[in-house]
Amino acid sequence: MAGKNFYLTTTLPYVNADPHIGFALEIVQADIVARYRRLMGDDVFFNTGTDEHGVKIYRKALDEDKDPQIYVNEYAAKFRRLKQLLGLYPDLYFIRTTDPHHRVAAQEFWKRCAEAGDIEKKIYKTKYCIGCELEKTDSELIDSRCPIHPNLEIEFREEENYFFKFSKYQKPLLELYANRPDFVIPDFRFNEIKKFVGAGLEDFSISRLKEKMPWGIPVPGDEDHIMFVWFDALINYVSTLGWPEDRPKFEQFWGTVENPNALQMAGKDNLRQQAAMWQAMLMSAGLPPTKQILIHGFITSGGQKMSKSLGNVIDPVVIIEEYGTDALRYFLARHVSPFEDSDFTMERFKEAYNSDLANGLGNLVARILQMSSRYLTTTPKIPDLKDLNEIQKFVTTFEFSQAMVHLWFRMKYLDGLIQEQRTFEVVKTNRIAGKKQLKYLLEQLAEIAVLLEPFMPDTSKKITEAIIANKKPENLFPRKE
RNA sequence: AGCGGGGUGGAGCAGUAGUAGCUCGUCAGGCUCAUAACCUGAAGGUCGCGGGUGCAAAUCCCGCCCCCGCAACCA
Repeated sequence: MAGKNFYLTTTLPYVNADPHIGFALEIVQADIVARYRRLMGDDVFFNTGTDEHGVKIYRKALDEDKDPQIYVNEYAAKFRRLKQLLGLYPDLYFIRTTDPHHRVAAQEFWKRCAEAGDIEKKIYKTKYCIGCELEKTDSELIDSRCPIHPNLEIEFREEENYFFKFSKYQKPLLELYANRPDFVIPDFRFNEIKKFVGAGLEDFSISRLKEKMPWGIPVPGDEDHIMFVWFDALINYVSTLGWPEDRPKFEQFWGTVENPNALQMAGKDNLRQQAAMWQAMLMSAGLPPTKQILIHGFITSGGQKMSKSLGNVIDPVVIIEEYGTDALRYFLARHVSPFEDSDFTMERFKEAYNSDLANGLGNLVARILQMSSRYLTTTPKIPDLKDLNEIQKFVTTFEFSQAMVHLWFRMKYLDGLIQEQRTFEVVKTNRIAGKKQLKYLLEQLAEIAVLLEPFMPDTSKKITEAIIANKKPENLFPRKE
C-alpha cells in the first residue's frame, strides 16, 4: 500500500526571546506525529521556522543597536539548533519569514485577497501614551490609563491602514465548522471558536505605516505601507511548500478544497489566528482550508505562568543538558496534557525521570540484556512498526500520554514476569526453559523499542542496536540523586 | 459583565450513573538477573460546598465558593 501525503506544521515562534518549554512542547508533539507517519510509510512534509518581522523585533534590534536582519539571524540560528537539541525529524523544513521566497509569496497572497475585494483602506484608531511615546492596546491599559503614566490622558490618534474584510467571512467560516466536526481538537476549543465567530467579526488591520515601522514586507503597490506582522507570518504555511509557483507540491501536501490535507499545531493563544483569521485569509485567496488544527494548552511552572520577573522560566536547553533529549521528549509526551494546561517543575521532572526512565525502561533493558548476552546465542528479528498498530489510535487522537501508559504497562508486565518465572534462576537450572523465557523477553523488548521510536528515537535506536548485538548497553538513564 | 478550563487519598492525574482507579511518595514483606533497581501487600479519599432528579451520581440538573487563562489588531 502506497503511503499517504502528510503535511503538518507548528506555529512559527516569534524571535524576541529564547526558545522556551512551551514551544518545545508544540514541536515535540508535532515531531511524534511526523515520525509516526513516516514510519507508517507516509510521505511527510513537516514545517517549522521563525516569525521575524514586526514592531517588537524592530524595537529590540534598535535597543541592542543592531540591524534587524542581523538580530533575527542570530535568533533564527538559536531556533534552528532545536532540531538537534530536541532530536527532531531529519527532514524537518525550517522556514523564515525573511526568506526571499516567503516575501514574494506573501505579496502574491495579498494581491489575491485584494483582487477578491477583501482589502480596503480604513481609518485605524490607536491609543497613544505620551509618557511612553508608544501606542497602547486596550489590554495594556488599566481603567483606560497607562499603568506606567497614570497621570497622563491617553491620546487617540488616527492613521490610515489597510484592513482585511474579516466580517465577510463569518458565514463561510461557520459553514466550514459545521461541515467539519474534527476541524479543531479538542472539542471545547472548537466550541470556543464557533462561539467567537458566531458572535460577529470585525475587520482587522493588516498594515502599518512604513515611516513608523519599516521592518516587514512591503504592501504590493503602496510604498507607504508594510504588512502587519502576522498577516505575513501566517502565509508561511503555504509559502513553505513553494506556493504559488509549485502548484503540484502545494496540492500534494496542502491538499485541495475537496480534500484538505494540512494538520496544524498551535497553542490556545493562537486559536483565533489559526482557526478563524487564517482560514478566512485562505478563503479570500481562493486556497483550500486547513484539514485539522490541534490546540494545546500552556505549561505553567509551579502553578503560575512562566515569566522572567517571577524567575520560574523553564529552559528546555538546561534540561536537555542534564537529562538528555529523550528524557525531555518522554516527559512532554507522558506527563504534559496535549490539550489542558500542565504544570512543570524540576522536582516532578526528576521524579518521573528516576521512576519511569531509570528504574523503569533503563533498568528493564539492563536486566534483560545482561541475561540474554550470557545465555542466548541468537537474537530476535526487530519488528516493523507497521505490523504493530497498537499505538495508532493514541497517535491519531493525539493522546500521547495514553500511548506511554500503554507501553509502560507492557514494561511493568515484563518486570513482573521475570520475577514470577524466576528467569534468572531457571536459566541456570534448566537451560532450555530459561532460553525460551529469555527469547520471549527479548522479543517483547524489541517490540517496545520499536513502538517507542516516534517518541524517543534515540533510545529506541540504542535498544534495538543492543538487541541486535546481544550486548548490554551503556546505562541508558543513570539515576539522578 | 462575558467566554473557556479546573477543583478526586500527601503530590500529579484518570474516571460522563451501578461496588472510587493509576503513577509518585510512605510503611511492611520478598527477590537478587538488573541502574540500592525489581516483585508482593498495606495504610491513606464523606470525589470544592448546598440543594434537586434517579432504585442508584465524582458522573445529570439548579445555585454558590475558590483557582487559572482569554477578553481580538499583543505572535
